[in-house]
Amino acid sequence: MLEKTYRPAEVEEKHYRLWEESGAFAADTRSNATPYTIMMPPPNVTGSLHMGHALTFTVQDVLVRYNRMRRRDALWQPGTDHAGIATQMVVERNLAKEGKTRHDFGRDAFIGKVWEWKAESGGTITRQLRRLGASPDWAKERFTMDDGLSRAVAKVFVELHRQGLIYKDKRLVNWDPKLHTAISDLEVEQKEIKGNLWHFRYPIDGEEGRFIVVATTRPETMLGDTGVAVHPEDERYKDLIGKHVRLPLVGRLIPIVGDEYADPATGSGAVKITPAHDFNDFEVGKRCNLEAINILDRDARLNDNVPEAYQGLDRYEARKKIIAELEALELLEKIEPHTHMVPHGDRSGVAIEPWLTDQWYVDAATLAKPAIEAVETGKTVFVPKQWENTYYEWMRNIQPWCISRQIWWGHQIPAWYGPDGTFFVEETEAAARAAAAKHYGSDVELTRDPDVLDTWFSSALWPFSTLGWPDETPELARYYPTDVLVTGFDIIFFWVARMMMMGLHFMKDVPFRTVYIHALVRDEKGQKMSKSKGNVIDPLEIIGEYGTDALRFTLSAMAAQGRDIKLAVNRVEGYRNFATKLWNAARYCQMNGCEPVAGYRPVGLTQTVNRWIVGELADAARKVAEAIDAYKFNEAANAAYQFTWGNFCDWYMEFTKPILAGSDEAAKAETRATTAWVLDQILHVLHPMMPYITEELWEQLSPARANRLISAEWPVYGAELVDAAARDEMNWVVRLITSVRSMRSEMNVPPAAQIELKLKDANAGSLARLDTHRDLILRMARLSSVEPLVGPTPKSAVQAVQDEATLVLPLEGIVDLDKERARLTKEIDKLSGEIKKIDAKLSNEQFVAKAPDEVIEEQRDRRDTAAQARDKLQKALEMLGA
RNA sequence: GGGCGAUUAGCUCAGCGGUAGAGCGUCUCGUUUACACCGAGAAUGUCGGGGGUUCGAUCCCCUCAUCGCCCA
Repeated sequence: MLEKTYRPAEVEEKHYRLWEESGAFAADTRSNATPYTIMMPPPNVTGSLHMGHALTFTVQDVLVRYNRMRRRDALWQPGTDHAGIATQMVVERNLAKEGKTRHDFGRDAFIGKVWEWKAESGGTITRQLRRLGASPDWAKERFTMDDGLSRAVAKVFVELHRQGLIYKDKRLVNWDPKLHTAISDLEVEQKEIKGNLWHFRYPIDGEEGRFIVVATTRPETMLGDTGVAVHPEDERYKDLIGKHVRLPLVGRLIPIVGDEYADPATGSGAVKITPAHDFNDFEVGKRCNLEAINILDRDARLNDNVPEAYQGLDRYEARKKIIAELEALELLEKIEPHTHMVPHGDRSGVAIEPWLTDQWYVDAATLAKPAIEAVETGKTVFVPKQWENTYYEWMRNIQPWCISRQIWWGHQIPAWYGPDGTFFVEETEAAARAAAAKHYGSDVELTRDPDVLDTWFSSALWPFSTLGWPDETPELARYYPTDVLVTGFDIIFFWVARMMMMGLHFMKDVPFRTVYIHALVRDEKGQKMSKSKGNVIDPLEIIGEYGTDALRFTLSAMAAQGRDIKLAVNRVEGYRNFATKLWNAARYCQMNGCEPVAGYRPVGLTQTVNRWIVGELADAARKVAEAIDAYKFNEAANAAYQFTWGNFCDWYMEFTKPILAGSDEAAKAETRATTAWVLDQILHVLHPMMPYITEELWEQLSPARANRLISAEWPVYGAELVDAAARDEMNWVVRLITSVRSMRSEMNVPPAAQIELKLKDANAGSLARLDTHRDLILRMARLSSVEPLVGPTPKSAVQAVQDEATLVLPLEGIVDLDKERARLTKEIDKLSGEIKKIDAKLSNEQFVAKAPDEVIEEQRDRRDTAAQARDKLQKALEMLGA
C-alpha cells in the first residue's frame, strides 16, 4: 500500500540510479530508429546549479524523455566546459589562500593544479544535474579539454589559418588590467558610471594666448595624445587645421586635424586624440596619420613613454595628479558632472583598457555569411522566431573575433616561433618542427605561442567535436546535424552564432535544425537573481523542500514563449500539491483494486462514464504531445494538470464510486480496468515533466512489469476513443450536479441535508440520462431522490434551468424566499444583458450581411437558449410572489 | 540614439478577431474512509490611455504613457 503522501527524497536517488545503471539514458548508434539529438550546452566545470540551469535542463530533459518515449533514438550529449578564465580564477583564488600565485608554480605545474582541482571539484555540476533528473547519455560525457576535443580545436585552428580565416594582428584590444589578458567584445560589459567631463585648454603653437578646449572623461590619457581633431566644416576651427598644439605637461607638438569624428555640437567641438587608448581615436589616428603612443603597461600603470614624474603611477592616481597640475597651470577650463558608459571585464569587474597588442583573430565576417544565409533560408529556425532578428543584427555587423587569451588554462595556440619570429601553425609540435626545418634548412629552436584560445572557440565546435570529429565516427554520421539547441538568449552571440559558423564551415551543414530560446528566470518581482541582491532561489533548496518533480513541473508550466519567468515559491508549492494529488489518486486506485489488466483495450466499453474518460484522456494526451512538439511547455503542463485533477480526480473518480461499490460485477471489472488504464496513461503523459513520481507509481502499482516507465512508449490513440455522445452525456451530468451544488450552497442548505430534486419539463433524453446516472447524481449532489416533477411546481422551491428542463429543489420551510428572489433576479439580469448584446448584433444589418453564417447561427442559438432560460426563471420568480 | 518585449482578477501569468481564463490569495461552508499538500460554492476585470481597420478588437494597425532587456 502506498504511503499517505509522496516523499520525493525517499525515491529520487533510487530511480536515478536504476535508470542510469540500466542504460535507459543511452543512445543506440546501431538502432534503426530516427535519431533525436540535443547537444547539452556544457555548463562551466566551475559551475553549480542555479535556476537558469534548472530551467534549461528541465526543458531539454522533457524533450529528450518525450522523444525517447516516442521511440526516437535519443542522444542528449552531455559535458562540461573548461571555462578558461573562470576556472583559472577559481584555482588562483585557492592558491592565494596559501599566499601563492600561479607564477610560484610555473605554467606546467599550475595547469597540473587546475586538473587536480577539476578531478576533485569539477563534478559538482553534473551531480546536481542528476538531482534534477536529467537523463543525458552520461557514458558519452565530454570535456572541452579532452584529448579528442583538443585535437579538433588544433585542427580547426590550423585549417582556418591556412585558409586565411585566422590571422595575427596588432590592433587595439579590450585589455583586462587585472587578469592581464585580452578579452573579446562580448566579454565586455558597459556599466554606467557617474564621472566628470574635464575641459582642458591646449595652447596653440605659435599663437600666444590662444587655446583650443578639449573635453575628456579620462584625463590620464592626455599624456598619450598625438593630435586634436575638429570637424572639417567647423567655422570656429577651420583656420587651425594644420597648425599644432603644444601638449601640456608633455611638451610634445601635436597636429590639429580635420576629421568628421569631431562633432561640432558636443562640448567645444574639438576632441583630443589618443590613438593607442581609444577605439574611436585609433580610427581617427589611422585616417589622419597620427602616431599611436602606448602609455600604459599591462597593469594599466603609466609606462616609460610619459614624463618621468608620471611613470609607474596607476591610471587613477595619474588622473588626479594631471588634473591638479593642469589646474595649477590654469589650463583646466571647467569640470562638468557627466554620466557615461565605461567598459568593464565581465569576469574581473574592473574597467578595461583599450590596449595595442598582438593578438589572434578569426575573420568572423566571412564565416558569418553562410551562417546568416542558413537562417534566412530556414535551414535553422529560431523559436520564438523574433530571435532571428537579434541573430541577424549581430551577425551582419560582426567584428573580427579576438581569440587569444593571455592565460594558462585552455587550449594553447598551436603556433611555434622560430628565432627570427617566423611562426609555424601546425597541429603538433613535430609538424611545426618539420615545417621550421624546411623553412630554415636546419633544425632550430622553436618557442610555442604562450597564449590560449578563448573558451568559446572550443565550445563553437561542440556539436561535432563531441561526436568524434575529425574522425568519421558512426556517431558523427548519425547524430549531426542535431535536432534542437535549447538555450537562453544571452548566449546567442557567444555560442549559437559561433556554432553556426563553425558547423557550416567544417561540416557543411547547420549544427541544429531548431534553436529554442527560453526565458530568463527572475525573482518574483522580476529582478534578475543575483547573490549581491540576495534574491537567489536555489533550485537545490527547492528540490529539498518540494521535490524535483514539483520544481520541474513549475518551470515547465511557466515556460511560456517570449516572456521571462518570474518565479514565485508558492507556485512550486502548488505543483507539489499536484504531485500529492496524483499520488493519492493512485492510492485510491490501489485501494479499490484498480490494477492494470494485461491486454486491456479502451474500446467497446459498456459504461458511458468509461467511454467518456477514455476520450478525454485521448484528447489530453494529444494536447500534451502537440504542445511539446511546438515547444509550448506551459500548454503541455496545463493540459496534463487539467486532465489529471479537473477530469480524472474531480469527476471520473467520483462518478465511478457507485459502480465500484455496486453489485454489477461486469461494470465493476470494466471500471476498475479503465481506471487503472487511465492512471497508467497519465503516468506516461506526465513522465517527461515529472519523472520521479511517475516512475515510482508505475513501479508500485504493478511491480511485475518488465520495463520501467522511462523506457515505455508514448501513448498515441486512434480517433475512435473520442465518443462525442458520451461526452455530451457526462457534461450534462456535470452541469446538473454543479447546478444543484450551487443552489444548495447559495441557499445555505446544510451539506449533510439530503434533499429531493425534481426535473420539470425534462425530455426523454434527459430522463434517460437521469436513469443511467441516478446513483452518482444522488451521491455527488447529496440528494435523497431525483424524479421527474409530477403535478404543479411546489410553492417554495429553488430553481435553475438546464437546457429544456428546469431543476426544482422543493425546500418547503428551509428556503429563504428573499434570498431566492435575489438569486433569480441576478441570474435573470445576467441573461437579459446577454440577450440585449446579441440582439444588438443581430439587428445590425452589416453584421448579418458580412459575418460568416456559422457565427450568425451561433449567436441565434445562444440568444434562444438564453431567452428560454430567462423566461423560465422569470416564471419561477413570479411564482415566489413579490 | 537604434532595436526588441511587456502592460489582462489582490499577486504570478495564460489567451491573441466572434461567450475573458488558470494557479496562488480572499470569503462562505464542509472530518462524505484517495487526498485538509483536500472537497464544494462564491466574489473580483471599462484586458495601460487615445485613435484607426473591421459587421465585430483584449487580440490587427498607429500613437502616447509606464516598465524591462539587448546593442551603441
